[in-house]
Amino acid sequence: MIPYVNSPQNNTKVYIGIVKQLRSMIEHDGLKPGDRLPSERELSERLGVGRSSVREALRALELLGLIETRRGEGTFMRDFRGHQLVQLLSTFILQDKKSIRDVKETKFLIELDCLWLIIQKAEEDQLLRFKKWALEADYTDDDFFLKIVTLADNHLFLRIWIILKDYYNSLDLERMMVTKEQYAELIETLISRNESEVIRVYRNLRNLSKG
Amino acid sequence: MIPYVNSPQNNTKVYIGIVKQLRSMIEHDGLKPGDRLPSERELSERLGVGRSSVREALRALELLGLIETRRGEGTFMRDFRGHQLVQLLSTFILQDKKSIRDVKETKFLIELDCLWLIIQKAEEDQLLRFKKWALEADYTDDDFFLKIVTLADNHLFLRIWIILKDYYNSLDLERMMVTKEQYAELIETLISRNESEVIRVYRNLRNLSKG
DNA sequence: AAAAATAAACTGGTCAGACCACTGAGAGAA
DNA sequence: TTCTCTCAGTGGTCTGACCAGTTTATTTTT
Repeated sequence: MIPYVNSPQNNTKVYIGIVKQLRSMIEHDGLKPGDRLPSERELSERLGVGRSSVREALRALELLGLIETRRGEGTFMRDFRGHQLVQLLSTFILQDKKSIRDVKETKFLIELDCLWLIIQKAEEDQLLRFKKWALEADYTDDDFFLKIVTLADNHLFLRIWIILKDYYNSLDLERMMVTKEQYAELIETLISRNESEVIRVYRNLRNLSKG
Repeated sequence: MIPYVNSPQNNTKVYIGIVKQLRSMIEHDGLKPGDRLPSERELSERLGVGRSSVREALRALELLGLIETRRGEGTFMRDFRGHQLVQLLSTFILQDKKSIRDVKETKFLIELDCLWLIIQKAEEDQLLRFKKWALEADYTDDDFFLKIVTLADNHLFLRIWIILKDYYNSLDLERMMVTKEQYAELIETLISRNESEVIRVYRNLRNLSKG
């Protein structure tokens, strides 16, 4: 297929090239979670690189949680959702105050963005179904806002939010209590498409002062 | 120091053990960004494992953005405050649902978030310096908003925005013309800390209809 | 013929050793 | 002192070997 990992005078490391090749290979062949990747030896041959380089690439992807390897069987695509690395990173990253503040700030603002998007785009019946669920079901704050972010119908925000959520949870901050009434109130403001009210209710729910 | 990477009948892979060893090594020695780690050969010897295994661990950490390697020099701790993770996942995420609409939407909303953050946090003189620059210098839209996002003082947003910007540019959409006056007007509203005006001017600048 | 045991052919996991390309410090020359 | 230049050290890569599992094919036994 693609014989070269790197162009002739490319300085980038081989294993980086392999990661890229793998990515396009995954895309090209439409590999889905559970599917098997070519063996290390086959990749090594097909890409014209040493097996050790292939392994460096695979190990990196494995640590990221993107693939899974089973001795004697092979390497498989994995259903990844960012979990792996968040846990890993949190053990490494210095938990300096600014980082934590950035994570909180970003998560909150993206949630607010999603609320805004919902006001703009969501269908009436979607919101009504959401409301019904919120009143009846049992859920955590993450559950609730996952639905919010999903309703916002923006894949990018969804991905980013999930990562932030995981990281946020790993910080082990004090949880604020949110009552079912508050959630319901938020949904009401969404249904009424009242921008400023949404902001007010959300800030209140998150215990954020005006500023 | 610690001679064993894995306990005798531990099934976990060597490179995983090395990652853990490295972590405690970093913690124990109080290594900070910029500091050098032991060489691959030394680690190999100290931990009693093959160099290739050491490399698999290091490559994984490198892809995560936790360390940085320079040929001929060594391996160094990195300033990973901005969390490489977003960058990383983006290469996999952005391709899986290349929704152009999502990219635009996300970029714009994050820019708005940053404007809001500036209103909340930025110092007066920072804004005045920014204004001076905006009136005198030559710049592209990306230049201008890079400054915006930087002023917002949120590393996470900065990272995400840069990725989005690059991706956005690669989409090759029609560029909208923005006059220097519009940029200046935006800064004025920032200085006056007028939230609703900022939103209005920004939307106008981006040619966004109300909704 | 069916079932069980065995063998072969794969797969990932690891190691050792060999080069290469590059950097930096120290030895030596100017 | 200052400038080369050499050389030891470092990461980057490849090869080949062996181990330890899994799967498939083959042979043997029932």
